[in-house]
Amino acid sequence: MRPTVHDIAAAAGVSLATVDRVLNQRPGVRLVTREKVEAAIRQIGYIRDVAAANLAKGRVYPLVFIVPTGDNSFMHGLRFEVHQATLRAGIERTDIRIIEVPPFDVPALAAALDTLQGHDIAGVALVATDAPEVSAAVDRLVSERIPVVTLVSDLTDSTRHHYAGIDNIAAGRTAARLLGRFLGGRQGDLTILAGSMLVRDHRERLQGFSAVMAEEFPKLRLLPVLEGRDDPELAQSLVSEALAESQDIIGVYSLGAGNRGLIAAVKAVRSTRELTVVVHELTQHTRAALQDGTIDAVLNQDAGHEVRSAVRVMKATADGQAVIADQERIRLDIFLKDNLP
Amino acid sequence: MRPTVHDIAAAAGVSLATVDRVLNQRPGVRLVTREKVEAAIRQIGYIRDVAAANLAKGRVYPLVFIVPTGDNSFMHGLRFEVHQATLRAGIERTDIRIIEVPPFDVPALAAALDTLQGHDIAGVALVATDAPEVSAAVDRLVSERIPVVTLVSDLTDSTRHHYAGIDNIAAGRTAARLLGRFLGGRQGDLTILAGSMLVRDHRERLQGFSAVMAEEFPKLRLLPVLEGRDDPELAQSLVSEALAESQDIIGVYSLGAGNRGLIAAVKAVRSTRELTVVVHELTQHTRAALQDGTIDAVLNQDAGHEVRSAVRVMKATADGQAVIADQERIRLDIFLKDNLP
DNA sequence: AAATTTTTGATTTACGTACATCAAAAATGG
DNA sequence: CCATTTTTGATGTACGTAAATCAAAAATTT
Repeated sequence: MRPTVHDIAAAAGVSLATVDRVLNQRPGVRLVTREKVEAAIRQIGYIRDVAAANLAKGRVYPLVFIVPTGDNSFMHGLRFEVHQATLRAGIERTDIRIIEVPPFDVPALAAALDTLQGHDIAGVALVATDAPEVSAAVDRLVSERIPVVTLVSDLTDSTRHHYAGIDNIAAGRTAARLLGRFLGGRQGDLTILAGSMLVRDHRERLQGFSAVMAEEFPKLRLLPVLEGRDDPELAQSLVSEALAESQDIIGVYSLGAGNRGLIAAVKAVRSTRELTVVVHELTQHTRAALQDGTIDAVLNQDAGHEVRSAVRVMKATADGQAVIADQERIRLDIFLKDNLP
Repeated sequence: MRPTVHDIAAAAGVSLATVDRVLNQRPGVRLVTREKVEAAIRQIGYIRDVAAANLAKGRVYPLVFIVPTGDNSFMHGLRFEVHQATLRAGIERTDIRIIEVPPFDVPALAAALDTLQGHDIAGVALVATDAPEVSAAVDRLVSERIPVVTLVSDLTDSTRHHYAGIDNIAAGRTAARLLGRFLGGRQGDLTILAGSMLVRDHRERLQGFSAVMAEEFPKLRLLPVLEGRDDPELAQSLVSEALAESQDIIGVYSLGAGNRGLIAAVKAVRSTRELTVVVHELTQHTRAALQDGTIDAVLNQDAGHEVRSAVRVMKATADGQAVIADQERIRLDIFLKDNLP
């Protein structure tokens, strides 16, 4: 049987009340007594029974998720997963509120963060647009001892407690190697479709992609990045235009969302030219395109994992508890047509 | 506030004791009363507070992991992860026992399973060697209402409750496509190294690999499978021999363990010939080989995830509880040198 | 209708922790 | 050494559920 507070009391030769004062950092304990108790805790290897403690406290964790609006499939999926998390609220003792803000809108995001100040909140998760105003707003929350987790896209120079998302530089590098090797030594141009250079994840993917291309695939030339704002229609017109302009394009890398438009553009020219295509985010559209051969590989982050991880980290941080680091590492999924889930 | 047993009692117009009898399937409740209570439970949306219930029951979950001995890195890693799980035993209310059996030894595995009969066990996880004797022994445990989970390698025609491992057919297919596309239309032979055709995961990987090769890469010819018994030294001699015998070999697929030997064999001929190599299981050896270019891709299953998933599923099954299916799906990791964790 | 069995209610204790209250003891100041 | 402050102990209640006991009520059998 694992030791309880009673065992600590006995081992330290003090009363239960004193043990409680030490454990919950209540005042009124002499330093020598506190140290005696802490020594006993370490010595008998006491671990607080979090379930019992939460039961006694009647604790609930009021959490806030700030997610972008926008009708691309990825954000749709992310909002769905947050919604799923609300359905588990009862059993997880969470109370999740969802705030939607326009995508890439720095003032709106900063304002949304600032409304949370002073409230009784156990954690905030946000899809960050990487701007100093946002970092500053996050820092204000952190200084109020509110756990903050960035989701999907991280912040530069921020005091946020955790980032629940993939390593986007590695993702970009991986995309480059896949595209490069799949093209097998051919020479030609590549067109790159991003959402916005305002978000760190897109910038980092591009950075990783460019680095590997430059180092290892000198025969492939990168055309200027197209910014599709994760909007399917804009993406389609940009890509169609680029493909019409240059017949040397032999590969496409889409590092953002809005791939529905990209797929339409590629399909439109498919009968006349052969393109190797690597995109991000597995959605119903990219899945179908992977299966029918329009796309060659999909890099993915599992939004469900990210949301569940964010919840676990916020709860643990709120309690000053440790997490299984390895379990919270969000992995880059690579899907070929053969290993679709 | 979520409803409690008191609320059910009030809603159903019965006493707490009766609610308890219904909830815990104790005898002495008329059918009509039971139905009244069950209706109330559904109606007010009662969900049992598992933490409180476990506290009251003082429940611990005695779990058994049966893992193969053998000194290859993968099984080492797996045993390490099970050991890590034992360290979390306190907080997870588990009591994990580890039984080691010789690899690919059907009678030993069946015997180990049979010794568990009649004991008070909340769950058994085993790395299965796929044989009727093993399935039969598993079925005996299942018929005693003991939750059984296969780990890493599954059983054919078995009543086990769950399989905590990757889809190995998909893994084999993915390996084939990677190897095929990386070879970019070249013609030549491929050598395949397996551990043993006695385990289902190896058979399935081979099956998936062969299928895609036949369908989509007709220029690549598969040489007879080498069985290295997941033993590094045997693997090395088999692969060296094969490479010496045929100069047409341009690719290698290793679908089992013991890659230390394979890597040595490939390195030995590396100066004179170019090989594209895809292997399974990320270990310190395959990681280093991926980084130095000896290997082109590593397919991996995360042993830590598998073990943690197995524990969650056994506990949930023991309690007759549901799990988040998506969370328990073990994914195939694909590592290139760029996305190593 | 009485005797018997089955079903239901009322109540208590326990799990491990949190938190509050009040009294007692110890330390500190003058 | 007394008065004051600080520290410690003793005790009780609560969280939501499990599990047990005993009495009371209802249903069933004879």
